[in-house]
Amino acid sequence: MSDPASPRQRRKDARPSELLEAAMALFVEKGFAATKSEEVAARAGVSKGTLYLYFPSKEELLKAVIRDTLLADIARGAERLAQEDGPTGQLLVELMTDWWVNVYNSPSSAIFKLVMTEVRNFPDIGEFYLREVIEPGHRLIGGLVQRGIDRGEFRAVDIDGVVHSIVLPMVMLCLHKHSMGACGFSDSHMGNPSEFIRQHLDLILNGLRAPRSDGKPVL
Amino acid sequence: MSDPASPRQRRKDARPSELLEAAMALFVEKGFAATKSEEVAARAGVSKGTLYLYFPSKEELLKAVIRDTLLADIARGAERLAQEDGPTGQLLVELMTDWWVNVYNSPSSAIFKLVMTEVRNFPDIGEFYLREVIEPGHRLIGGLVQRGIDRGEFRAVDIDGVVHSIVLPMVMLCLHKHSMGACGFSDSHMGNPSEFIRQHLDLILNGLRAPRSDGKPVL
Amino acid sequence: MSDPASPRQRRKDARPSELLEAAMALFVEKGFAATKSEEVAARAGVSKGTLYLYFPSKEELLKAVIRDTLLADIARGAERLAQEDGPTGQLLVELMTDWWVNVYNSPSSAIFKLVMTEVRNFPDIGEFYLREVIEPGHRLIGGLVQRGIDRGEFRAVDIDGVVHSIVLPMVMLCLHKHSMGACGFSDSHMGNPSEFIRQHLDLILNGLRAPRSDGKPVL
Amino acid sequence: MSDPASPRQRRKDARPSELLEAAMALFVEKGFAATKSEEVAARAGVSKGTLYLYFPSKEELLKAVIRDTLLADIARGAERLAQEDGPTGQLLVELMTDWWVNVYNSPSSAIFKLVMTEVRNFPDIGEFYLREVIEPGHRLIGGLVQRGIDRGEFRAVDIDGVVHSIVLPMVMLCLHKHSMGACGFSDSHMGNPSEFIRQHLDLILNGLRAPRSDGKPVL
DNA sequence: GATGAATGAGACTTCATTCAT
DNA sequence: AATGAATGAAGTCTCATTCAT
Repeated sequence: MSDPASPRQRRKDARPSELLEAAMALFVEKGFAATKSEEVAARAGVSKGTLYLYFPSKEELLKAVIRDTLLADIARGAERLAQEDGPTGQLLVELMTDWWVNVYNSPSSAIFKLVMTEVRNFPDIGEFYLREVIEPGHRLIGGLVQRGIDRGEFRAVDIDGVVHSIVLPMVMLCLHKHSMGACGFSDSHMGNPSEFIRQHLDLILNGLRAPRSDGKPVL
Repeated sequence: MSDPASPRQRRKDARPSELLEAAMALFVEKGFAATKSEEVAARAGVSKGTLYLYFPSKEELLKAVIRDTLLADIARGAERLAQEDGPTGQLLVELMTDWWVNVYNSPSSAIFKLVMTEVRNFPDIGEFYLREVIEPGHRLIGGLVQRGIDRGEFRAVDIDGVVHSIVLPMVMLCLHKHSMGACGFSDSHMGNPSEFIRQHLDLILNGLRAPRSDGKPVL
Repeated sequence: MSDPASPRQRRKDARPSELLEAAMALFVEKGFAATKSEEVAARAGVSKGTLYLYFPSKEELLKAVIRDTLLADIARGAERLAQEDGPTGQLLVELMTDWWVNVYNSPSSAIFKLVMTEVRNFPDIGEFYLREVIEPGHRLIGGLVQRGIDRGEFRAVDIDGVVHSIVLPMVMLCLHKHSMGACGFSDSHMGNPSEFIRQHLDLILNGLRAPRSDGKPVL
Repeated sequence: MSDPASPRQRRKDARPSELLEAAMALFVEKGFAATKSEEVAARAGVSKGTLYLYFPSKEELLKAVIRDTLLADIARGAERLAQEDGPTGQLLVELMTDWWVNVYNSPSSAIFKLVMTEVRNFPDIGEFYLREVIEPGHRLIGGLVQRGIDRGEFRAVDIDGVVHSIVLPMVMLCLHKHSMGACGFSDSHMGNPSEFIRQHLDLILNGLRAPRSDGKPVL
């Protein structure tokens, strides 16, 4: 009865993702509580009522935003695991710059901020995020660091700590992008994240490098 | 009745800071928009009306929270500048662990989250924060790194980038503390920040160390 | 395609009454204001839009429900007037139990409740109902009572009052059926209306019986 | 701190009952769903917001209306039980005319309609009403009928049936008052309820009267 | 004819702010 | 100074009605 390609149908199929996109932009910009559902609808080019045809409440819309946006990048991250061999440091640099610059430029970076902002009001979100994003990502990178140590490429260090040293600045860059950065407040380097990521990894890897036999202590 | 030391007077003098404290806790926890002014009053043990005796609006309360809370830690940070001599690496480690652990445990860490969360709705905040907190802090650390390079203790690196590599994880720890961390979601190391800070600085300093004469490149 | 007996045609002809039936059930159950037009459509097995093909608005639907449902029972009641002769009491009992038990079990009983519920919002309904239902019914029964008096079978009583004494409990039974009764709240006798009607008429007729010559007053 | 007789305090104490009264009038007139909370507030002379200071939701307001309004009349009915002796018929007439005319003229009569109208949407209401109003009332009257039978004043009849024959027309009068009656549609007797009640009881009592020894059957 | 996506007026409810006490 | 009752603008959500398909 409804030609699947009718303009009506096409609109309908696109609606949810149009609404999700609009909602994400606004939730990230203004916060969940400060965003009016009518604004979301307006940004998606529909009326108030239409929003509620697709999502039963503003809160469900928030959860859908988070779930849907992450799924893509979660999947992408996992693929990288199937990386071929080579010096671990190089692999790490490639993986991180490539993957992370993607994340930074993708909607996922906005989700980082959103999760940070809203966890305390919606703890489910945090639970989901930890399980689906943080832990897999941590394991992925931690595995590489471990490999470097096993192969004698890296010093024996605390894996979890190194993973944080590597990752937290990158996460922070994402948060910055959607907070201070989005207001045009940007201290120097914040403006060129991929350059910073390269430098940062260079510094970290230098720090990880296995000491020479005669190695003097750092401090 | 107006003896400045009468309990009543003391109460009255304490009001603003009690209200600020209550407001900060709630703004950080739930966000500005989701916090009701009555809640703030209740948490400070006064009535709704009293809040408006001290602050003309909820928005002014927010700004006061941010201004007032930061002033203390800004001052403290500045003092460290008057640090005496010694190997730069050691100085850096001492300065950062000491100062930062303090920040992490002080209300300032909460303000980081609050600023991040609310800049886009209240850009003045961001402007103030950048000028009073970020830039001075950045200069402080950047100065130390520069000194290390000048003295031949560190490699010649991009100063701003290193400052970010050093600082961003620490900032991120603060944000975590008041978002995921406050919900009990904590991956491994997040639980012991001062230990992480020590490890992190160790790694960075190792990476900064001036290469030996025969220095092979890291990658 | 327009064969009047084609299944499609039959469907179409039945639509209005299917919709009316669905509407009545829901209006009686939940009240007019609390019933959604989509529910009516769904219960009739059609879509929202179709409802508006047959009735221009929810309010017109209500009026149609009331008009249409009553016409049948109004007609039936009138037929009884053409009753043959016999003792008036017996006639009254037969007429009332037969007719009323029918009414009680027919959709008309639901309409009683609906009219009661909605008159004040839609006074036309009340006017129609009074003219077409209440007054004819009252005259029908009043005529019988009058006949009984004329023939010396009944005491000389106030006709209108007796009609009410006879009829109101029966009306009340109808209302009960669609309010408390429909919720499973039922005091004793409410459960068996035809038995009650018999007893009630017996009591009333006993009260109407012309007194003996030596008649002592009741009180 | 607040003088208990201050105008402010006095208003505050009166608010709930003013709101309840306004709500009852409107709920009875238009039905619960069709009454806007703002109308209730306006009729009570306050603003929308104030209503919600005293009742957490429109639904709770409805329940409060029913509970509160009935309590008075429930209590009054119970007192009558402590009636002194005398011929049962006379007692019944006095009790019913007195009590019922009061009920008819009190807000309770409105509640009858409200309960009837809303039970199916709010079953708790029906449960409460059955337990607190219908059953006690039924027992009260049933007890009197039983006494009449025991003393040989009345025929041996089905008690519950008689109670209904007595009471249902009176209840119906109440419903009428707030439905058709309130619209000015009134068939003859409906206009003078206390006169009708007298006549009705007279008829019923005549029907209840114990038959003479030579008693011929009614039919 | 039939559908159901879309609309937007309007309902319920909240909450920042005021002000009489 | 302190209170908390009152307000009403504003937000979330619903639903009668329309109209493109």
